[in-house]
Amino acid sequence: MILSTKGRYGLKIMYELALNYGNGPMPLKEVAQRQQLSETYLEQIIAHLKKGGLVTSIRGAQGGYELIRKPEEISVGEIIRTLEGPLAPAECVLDDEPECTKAEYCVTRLIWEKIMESINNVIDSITLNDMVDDYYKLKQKKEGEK
Amino acid sequence: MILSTKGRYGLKIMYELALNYGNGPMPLKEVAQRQQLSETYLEQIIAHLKKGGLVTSIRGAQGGYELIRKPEEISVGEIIRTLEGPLAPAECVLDDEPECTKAEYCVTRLIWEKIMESINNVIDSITLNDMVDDYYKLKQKKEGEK
DNA sequence: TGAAATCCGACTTAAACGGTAGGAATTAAC
DNA sequence: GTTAATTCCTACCGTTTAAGTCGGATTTCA
Repeated sequence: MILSTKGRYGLKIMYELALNYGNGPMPLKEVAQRQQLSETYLEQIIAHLKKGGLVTSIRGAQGGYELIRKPEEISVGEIIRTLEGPLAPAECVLDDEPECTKAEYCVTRLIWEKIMESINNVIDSITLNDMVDDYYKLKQKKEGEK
Repeated sequence: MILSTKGRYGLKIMYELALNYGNGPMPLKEVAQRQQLSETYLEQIIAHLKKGGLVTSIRGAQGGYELIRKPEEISVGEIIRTLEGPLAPAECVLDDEPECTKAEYCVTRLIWEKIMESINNVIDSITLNDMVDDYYKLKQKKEGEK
């Protein structure tokens, strides 16, 4: 049940853009360096984020990417679902799926629904701004330990 | 983030064994028929359940499988983790993983931890007996609609 | 002895994952 | 107007995993 790198790296991209929010466009190269990830691979991922309406891009030299909204208005859930699709533990709980008629009564479906609901609750309640806050808290804590 | 068939079918197997609990061993063939799944494939899955100490088997004619404990003493979480391993959305939150040092501070990790915790909360709070109860409720409801 | 079961391991096919590579288009700065 | 930095686009590629199938050995009840 591990999330693919698309979702994981994508969230990291968005987090870096959130840290940089307000300072103009950030080139993907910088994101890749800060997170130690392949730039060419991140290109593919950020294309989805752009298509999904979460970032804008400025082409050419001094260009880069920017969040399309304020960090407090973008939830982790929005990001992950944009990249991974709905986070269902089984296909049968997706909206467009017909009810499964294979078994007499599909009781496992109730389980998948509960799991999905609880995942969505978590990720929809966290925004990029919360992550930025966490960053500063961690930083402060670590510097206090010196 | 979809669970593999190992976990999904495995839970269905366990649920059928729970429905049958107290009536002696249930042959896998019957499970496969009731759930409309491939018997030979289920063989592989139930081998893991046996190895994981969740079912016992009786070989030979009139043999089959049985839950090793009462349905109310087996949680869905136990079953799924036996088949799928820990349900982490990223490897870095597993116990044996070292803390990632790639980025300055790993803030996404906090997200994965929260997701994992919430999934575990859900699946650990449901037992096979709850599923059996759901079955009878669904059945009653459906018959009432006639 | 035969039928019904579990048990075991090898094989297979297709898709997904996690990238790499090459180049075209755009734009700011000099 | 050239150059360097950047986004954009699409094709390719090797490895792993998923989801089974298959054939047969073994056990046991009737």
